[in-house]
Amino acid sequence: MKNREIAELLYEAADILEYQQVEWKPRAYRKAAQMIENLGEDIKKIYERSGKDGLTEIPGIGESIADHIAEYLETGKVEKFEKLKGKAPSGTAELMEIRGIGAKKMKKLADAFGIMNVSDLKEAINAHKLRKLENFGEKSEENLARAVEQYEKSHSRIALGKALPLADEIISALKARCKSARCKVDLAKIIYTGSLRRLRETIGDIDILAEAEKEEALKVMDAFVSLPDVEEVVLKGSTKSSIILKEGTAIDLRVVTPESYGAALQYFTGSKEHNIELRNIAIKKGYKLSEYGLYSKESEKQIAGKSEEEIYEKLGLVYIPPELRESRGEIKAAAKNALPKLIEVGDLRGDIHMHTNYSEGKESLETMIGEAEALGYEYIAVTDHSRSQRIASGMEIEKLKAQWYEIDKLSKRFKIKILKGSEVEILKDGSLDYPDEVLKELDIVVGAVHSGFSAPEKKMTERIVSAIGNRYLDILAHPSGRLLGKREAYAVNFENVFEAAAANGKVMEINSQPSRLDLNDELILRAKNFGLKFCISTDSYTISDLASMRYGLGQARRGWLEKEDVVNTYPYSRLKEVFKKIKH
DNA sequence: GCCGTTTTCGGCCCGACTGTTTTCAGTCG
Repeated sequence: MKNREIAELLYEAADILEYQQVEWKPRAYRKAAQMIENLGEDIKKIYERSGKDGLTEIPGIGESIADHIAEYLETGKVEKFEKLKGKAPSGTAELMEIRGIGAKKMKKLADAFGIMNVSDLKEAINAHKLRKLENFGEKSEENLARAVEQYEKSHSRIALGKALPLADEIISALKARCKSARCKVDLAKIIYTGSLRRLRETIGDIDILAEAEKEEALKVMDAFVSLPDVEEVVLKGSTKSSIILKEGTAIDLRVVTPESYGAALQYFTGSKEHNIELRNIAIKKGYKLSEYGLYSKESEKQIAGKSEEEIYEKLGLVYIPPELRESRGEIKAAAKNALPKLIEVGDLRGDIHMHTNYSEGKESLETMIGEAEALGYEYIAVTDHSRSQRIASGMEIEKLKAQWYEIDKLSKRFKIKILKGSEVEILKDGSLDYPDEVLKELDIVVGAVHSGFSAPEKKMTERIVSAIGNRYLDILAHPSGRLLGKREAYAVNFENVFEAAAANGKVMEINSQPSRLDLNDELILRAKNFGLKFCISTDSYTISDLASMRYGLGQARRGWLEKEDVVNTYPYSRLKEVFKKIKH
């Protein structure tokens, strides 16, 4: 899919134009890039179907950008952008990532010292050149030195699975400090906001919000900057402070008064694009929206601000859950009261992808079943690896049958329903790793690709589509194969995969492992357009993995899924019916 | 460069913090 490539191209052009001090155009380019990233459909398909007119129908894309996109799709490059490239430092993108450097300073540095990238910048800092520059001083040089260090340490985003527990930990430490320092704050209102609250798969930094009267705010800030493991206090004020932890994560804290708490929560939760849309609606209605509240433009009186709900309401919108706030059409839907009723954690009745020590899991069958029952599930599926997955102790048929025997025995002791399943390798030729007579005895067949990741797109697509054609396959596990921050998704044509899956009634997995989150939100949205059903599974190896359901659920919500879209919300009898139907 | 039940031209989100300034520009989110 070309969406990502084209968005990158536009972001790059925006950086260069901003460097050239061109006004407004960078914003227009970034907005267009953002829309393309969140399109949920292959832009190439749109262009092939409806030409340039199809492109200009996308909000933020007009005549000119549509031309550029068309040119890129036809020729593989954009002449105008090629010419732009020589007009800014080669390392523009990385320099922009240094905290404290924007377009203006970058230009100054390039003009004065020929600084083209981060390593040039580092040299200049070490030679103490910067402090001689107008409007720079010793302090700004020191700050940039630290910013470069920070960039080198960790300029990548943190996985949700790491950020969420870390945020929980920081917040409880902050609460404890506030309590012992007798700060007058409502502890229940210290919560995380930002992309973390939207449950994005990766987080740039952790944003925390607290509520306190003005005179108490500094006390909260003091508690915050004196937390253990603080490496650096980046800034500290009465409403906003910023720290960096020793392990490299940046954390912001904002403190607002009670009458602004809802507005601040709304504002800091973002996304930025969602907020800009909201503010424009506010302006049209004669209001002004900021992190302090919704105000009448004329009387400057506050109209809303205590809660998020009243802000959305006064703007003529139903409440929009944080996971949807990505400027993907949620505001239009909210205006028409047409938002999906998102799936909730209580809707899930079972976990249908997990491992035991029969293959590479760490716990016994009995332990996993016991824990799942303790979690209140109605059913689970045990899905150990099939025989070809040697590296993961894949099971020969005899061992699989021994597991069935044990499941039958345990079924008498536990109330929870236990489905006999397997995570069956989809072999290179698209066939499955057990013969049909074994597969047909299984309650659930979860098909997965674990090898040959670098195959060309056509080959991988054929492999998966062919497996989907097997009547005994029920679920396609971690369909893109990506490992967050480690391995890119394999090349595969998802249009073909989703089409085949829809035609054969197969279920798409949303794998909840923090390092997978696969399908991701964008692919979920696309798959839903094909009318597909999903399951949210943990792919657990230990009992503590069973709790990672929250991450997969988050992605499902970000993908606009409702209870009905997800088969493991169905009661046991209906679930069995779904998989039976697939086979006959 | 985009967009329009205020506009086809003239707008384009809004406020905090910092550093180097004597009143503000740059950056960030």
